[in-house]
This record gives sequence, C-alpha cells and structure tokens, in this order.
Amino acid sequence: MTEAHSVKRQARGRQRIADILDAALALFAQNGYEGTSTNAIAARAGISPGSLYQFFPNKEAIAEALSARLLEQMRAAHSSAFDLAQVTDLTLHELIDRMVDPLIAFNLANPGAKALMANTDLPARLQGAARPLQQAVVDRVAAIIGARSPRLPAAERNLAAMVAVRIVVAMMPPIVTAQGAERNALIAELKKALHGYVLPIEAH
Amino acid sequence: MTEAHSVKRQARGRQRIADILDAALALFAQNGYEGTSTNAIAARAGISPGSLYQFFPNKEAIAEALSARLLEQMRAAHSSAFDLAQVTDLTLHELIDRMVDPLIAFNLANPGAKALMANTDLPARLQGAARPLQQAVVDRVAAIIGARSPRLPAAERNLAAMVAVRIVVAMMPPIVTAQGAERNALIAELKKALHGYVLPIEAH
Amino acid sequence: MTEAHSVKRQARGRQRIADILDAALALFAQNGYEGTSTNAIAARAGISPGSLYQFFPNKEAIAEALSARLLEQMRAAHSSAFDLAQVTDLTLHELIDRMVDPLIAFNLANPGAKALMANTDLPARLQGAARPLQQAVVDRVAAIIGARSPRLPAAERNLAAMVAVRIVVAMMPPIVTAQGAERNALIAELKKALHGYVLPIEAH
Amino acid sequence: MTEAHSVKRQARGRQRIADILDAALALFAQNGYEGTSTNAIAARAGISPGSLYQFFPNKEAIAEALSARLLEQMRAAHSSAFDLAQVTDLTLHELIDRMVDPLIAFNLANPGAKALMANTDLPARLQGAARPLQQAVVDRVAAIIGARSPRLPAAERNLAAMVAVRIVVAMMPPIVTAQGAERNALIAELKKALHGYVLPIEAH
DNA sequence: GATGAATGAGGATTCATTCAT
DNA sequence: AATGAATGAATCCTCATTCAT
Repeated sequence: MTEAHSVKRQARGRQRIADILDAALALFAQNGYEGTSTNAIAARAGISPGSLYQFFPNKEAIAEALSARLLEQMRAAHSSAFDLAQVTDLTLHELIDRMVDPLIAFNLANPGAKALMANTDLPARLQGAARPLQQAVVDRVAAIIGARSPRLPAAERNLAAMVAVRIVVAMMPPIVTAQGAERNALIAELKKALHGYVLPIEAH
Repeated sequence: MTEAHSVKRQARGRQRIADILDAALALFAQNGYEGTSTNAIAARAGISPGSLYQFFPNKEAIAEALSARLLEQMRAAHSSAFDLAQVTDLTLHELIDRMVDPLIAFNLANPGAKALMANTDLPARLQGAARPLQQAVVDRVAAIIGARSPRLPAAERNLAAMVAVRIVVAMMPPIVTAQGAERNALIAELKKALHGYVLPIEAH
Repeated sequence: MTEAHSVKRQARGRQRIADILDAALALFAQNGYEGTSTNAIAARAGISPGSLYQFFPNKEAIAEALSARLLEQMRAAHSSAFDLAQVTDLTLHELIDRMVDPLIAFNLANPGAKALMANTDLPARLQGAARPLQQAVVDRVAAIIGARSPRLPAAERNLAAMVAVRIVVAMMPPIVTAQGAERNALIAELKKALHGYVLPIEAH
Repeated sequence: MTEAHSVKRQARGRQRIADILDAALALFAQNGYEGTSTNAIAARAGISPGSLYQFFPNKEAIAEALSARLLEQMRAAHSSAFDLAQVTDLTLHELIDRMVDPLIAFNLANPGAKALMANTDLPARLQGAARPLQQAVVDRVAAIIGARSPRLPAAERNLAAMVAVRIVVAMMPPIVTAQGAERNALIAELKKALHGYVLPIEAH
C-alpha cells in the first residue's frame, strides 16, 4: 500500500520533472535562458511556481538538468547508430552519415537543444553546465577517429574531434530552421565540409 | 557661431555614441546582452543613464548600432587586405590566409564581437540585428568565390560562402580564448578545414 | 478495544505535540519566530507538515502552546523550591537565592525560553501569548512579597514584583550566554540588584 | 548653478533617507524587523520600492542606519544633559535623574527605538548592528561610574554599567506604554532600583 | 543637452497552509 | 490519522525607462 503510494508518487515526480524540463527547453529555445522566467516555466509545465522549487532548488539547476537530459538522449541516439568495433570497416562517407544523421535527427526532435549546445547564451557562471553536452560528443568523435587512425597522436585526434563537432554545431541552426530541399542541401554541404576536413587527417 | 556650435555638438555627439558603444561592447562581451544593464553601460561610458537615452531609444538599439559598427570595421579591415581583382592570382592557401588572418585580428582586437557574431546570446527578437554582420562577410566571401570560380552557380557560391563563414565563426571563440602555440594550432586547424571544404568546390 | 485504541491514540497525540513543541523551542531559540518555518518544525519533529496542522491550527498556536508549556514547567520548578508559609523565615539573601536560582536553572535547561520571555521577538499580535508566562511569575513574586510585607499596599507590591521580575529577565540572556566564572559574576550582580531594590521596600 | 543643484539634491537625499528611516522605525516598532517589508517601508516613506534601493543596498542596511541614527540621537540627548567633569558633585539621586530622564525622553520621542535596543527581534546575523546602540550607553555610564568611584576596578565598573543599563532598558517598554501617574510611578520605581543597586557599589 | 533621482513592473524564491491519496 | 506534493501570495531586489531640474 505504502509501496504502491510511493511508486505512483515517484512516477508522478518523474513526470513533473519531465514536464518542467520540456517547458524549460521550449522557453529557453524561444527566449534564451535569461529571457525565461521560472514562473513561465512553471506555468507552461502546468504547475505552480512553488511546486517547481520542490524539484529544482533554483533556475540554474533546471538548465543543468536539461543539459544532462539532452546529453543522455544524444548519447543514446548516437550509440545506437553503430558501435566502435565496426567503425574501421566504413568508408569516410558512411562514417559521416552515421554520425551526422542521428545528430540532425536529434536536433530536429529537440529544437531547443541548440540553445544549450551553442552555449553562448548562458551566463558565464553556467556555461560549465552545458560543457559536458558538447564535450561528450567530442569525446565520442575522438574515440572514433582514434579507432580509425590509431597512429594519430592523441592531441591531434582531440583537436580534430573538437573542430569537427564545432562545424556540425555551427551548421545546426540553419539546418533546423530550413525545410525540405534547402535543408537537404545544407546537410549535404555540412557533410562535404566534414569530409574535406577529415580526409587529409585520416591520410596522415 | 551657431554652425560652429553645431559642428562641435555633433562631434561631441559622435564621441558620446562611440563611448557608449565601446562600453556596451566591453560589457556585452563580459556579461552577455541580458546580463548588461543600461545603467552599467552609461556608467562605463562616463555619462548618466538619462543621457544614454538621448542617443538610443532603448537597449536594443544599442545592440543594433554596435552590430552595425562592428560590421563597418570588419568590412574596412577586410577590404584593405586585398582587392577582388587580384583574387584569382592567389593560391587557395594564400587566399585563406588573407581572409582569415584579418578576421582573427579583428576578433582579437574586439573581444566582444563574438558576442554579437555568435548571436545565440541575444533574445530571438534581436537576432536579426546581428544578422547583417555575418551576412556582410558572407557576401564578400561569395564575391571572392565568384571571382575565382565564375562557372559556379550563384546558389552554390552563396551556400559555400555561408558554410565557410560559419566554420570561421565557430572556431573564433576557442581561438580568441587560447594563447600562443595553442592558438596557432587552432588557427592552423581552421585553415585546414576551410581548405578541405573549398578545394573540391573550386575544382568543380 | 476502541477505548484502548483511543487511549493509545491520545498518548501518541500528546507525544506528537511534545515533539512539535520541542522542535519549535529549539528552532525559535536558534532562528527566532519569524526565522523558523513550520516545515522546519515538522521536519525536526519527525513528522510531515500536514500532520503538524492536525495538532495546531497555525504557526501562532505553536508559539502559544509553547509559552503555556514553559509557564507550567516554570511554575512547577518554582513551587517545588519552597512554599509560601516558610517565606517569612528567610533572610532576604536566602529568599533571593531560592527564587533566582531555579529560574536560572530553568533558563539554562531551556535555552529557547528566553526567546519567549523576552518577548520582543514575536510579532506584536502575538506578544499577548507570552504575557502569561511572565505574569505568572510576577504573581508568584507578588504573593511572596505580600507574605513578607503584609502592610505593603497591593499596588506597590505588584509594582515591586513586576520590577523585580523585569530585572531578572533582563539579566537572563547574558547569564545564559556566559560560562563559568563570568556567569557566576553576572548572577551575583543580579542578586545584588534585587537586594538593593527590595531591601528598602521591605523596610517600608 | 551646478553647485546649487547638488546642494539641493543632497538636501533632498538626506530628507529621503530621514523619511525612510522614520518609516522603518515606525514599522519595525509595530511589526518587527521580519514583519516589515521593504515595499511597506517605501510606501510609508512616500517613495517607490526602487527609490529605496537608491539609498540603501538592502533591508539590513536600513536597520543598521537606523541603529546608527538612534545612537547618535541618544548620544546627543545624553551628553547635552551634563558633562563628566561635574559628575562628582552630584548626589546619587541627582545623577540618576540626569541620566534616566533624557533616556526616557528619548524613548518617548522615538517609540520605535526599543525595537532596536531590545535587540532580540533582529535575526542573529543582524544583532551586531544594534549592539553599538546599547554599548555606547554602557560605555558612557561606565565612564560616569569611573569618575565617581575611581578606585573601583574597571571590570566591576563595566559590569555595573551593563547591569544598570539593562535595568533601564528592561523598564522602558512599560514606561513608554503607560501614561500619566502610572508612568511616573514606573519611572520612580526604576530610579529606586538603580539607586538600590548603585549605592552599595559607590560605597565600595 | 545633461543629470541622476524616481518609477514600478517583473523576477527568483520562500513558506504557511491545504488536500488528494 | 498521516503524508508530502501542491499552492500562490508575498518577499526582496533589479533594471529599462522617464522626467523634473
């Protein structure tokens, strides 16, 4: 009985948190972090301002949790696409497809994500919170590059991963904004840029 | 007499505006657009809040004017570096050097510029204000590409210019932040990325 | 069966109330009345906020009940020390010892009591709640003075009792705060003050 | 011209500050520190909440400034009454009159003063702000005792001053509250208490 | 033209109290 | 009876903007 209670309660709690993060994601995407009030988040989440603070101690914590959630979702989206072992069997074109496509799909599904990925929005104090999101992707890309080019020094590998991710992130806003053929053209261009950058690196 | 007055007055007015924009640039760079109060801008410009509103109707207008000024400065920095006529005589490496180096110099000299170039900081309503800044650079790059590859369709030329500029902008924050050898490595990497992207385009 | 239930229930209820008042006493002493949240009281009492309101209709009622409990405890502490009949046989020094010492012991044992005795903390609306606490002591002191100086008019007797109690209360905070020799010096000083005040009154 | 401006401005500023402190004094006296909102202070002072913060950085600062102002007023009221040199020529009765009467006058004129003198109200963090108020009086009293009883060790002198002041402060609330004959009776009683306490001390 | 005091709506956060479970 | 999530009014404080001087 008590257990049933607590199970239901926890489920409701998780749902509340999800609602809050959904609301925050939408509002951050629209108005930025500073432009979004906690009361607005609460209202969009369908709860009272007081309730919001039962789940998050302050506004920053919402941004942090949102970052973490996006990170997790992105990791999931990514790792399901292919595993490190097979990475050496792919052509560079195939590799880029498998890496970029899920990222684009993720950003299309989470239009607010860019607000946190391109972390220029948040106050300096908070940018650390969004860092892991990008960094996680960078690490994964570095691992893939390492698997394919084992002789590449670690420093160069990490640098290349960072640059590649920055290129992807930089192209994300127009890709998300565009529609249909235009979007496809942008995606093709992004892939060309990655190919042109990575090909010489893989060739030593 | 009246003329002399008005001349001095206008000169002083221009100086005031410059002071305000300088102050805004420094503060936006440090605290972001939302994190910067108009009173703080006025204080740093050495004037009263009331005076600030004699030159700008509201906070947004300051960001817009700042964008415009940065644009103008960047255009100047750029066009002084080389002129379109000679552009076809350069190797791609030379071309990239002549385009990227002044941009980097400009961003190092104006550390706040990135706050407006990577426009994610501003509220959605305002991002249009920063658009011209990037767009002007894109146009110039498109012109250069057009001069070197006259058979490239306009659409592709513009797309390529946009992508190239986005890559440059994306790399600017770490470049500005880094120091010495690390910065040089980042610059080299940026140039490699541009080279890898543009080379196939120029080859048709 | 029902009776047994209700007996146990009432016992548990009393325990709950005692727990709540203990918690409130500790927290009021530490953070004052306004600085103490009902949720904090409930938490320290080991119950839920909802349960707290099953025993007290609101926060004020807790302060009132706490006052009443302290009063009762003080009365008990006092009357056990000596009884009115013997009061005439004591020297003034002895009398003061017998009155002051238990009061000090009580305050040392209940460090939060002073928050209610020196009632300046509570909102004006509430100060009436703490009145009885002091008034009860005043009445007892007045009775003692009356027993020793039967010819003293009632008005003067009550006035003297009030003044004496105020002097005691005024000295309580430093006495409770101090330690060892310093505390003893303060107690001695308090007794000197009382002696100096009461002696002329007893001499007519 | 500018000077005239600034003179007027400063005068207005001082008036504003005085108004704010008056408002705060009245409201603190009525509802205590925590029970008084900064908006309420602003409203009673006839200004906007924003204006209040042009003069005080936060609520605490208001309490501190109020303490300081009361202290200054009290010092003034006191030192005008008599000077240390003549203190030895007075009888104890005269001395007590000259010390107590201005204090009572001061408290009657500033009914809110007691809220800060009996510092139990303020949050622990703030009590230091009110300390100087009492301490200044204690110091002055100690100096007077020292002048009259030069052989009394400093420690005893300070202790006696502290006790005397506590007795005065303890009697202030009923004195301020009472009226006419009742008030006079209370004042007489306070003086008797002081006399009874100090006389043996002066006699060694 | 310049000043800076004044404004007041709005934002993050707390907390006494209620109520569905 | 008990729980603790939910409420929402109220708090302190900020800041874009105005206006009397």
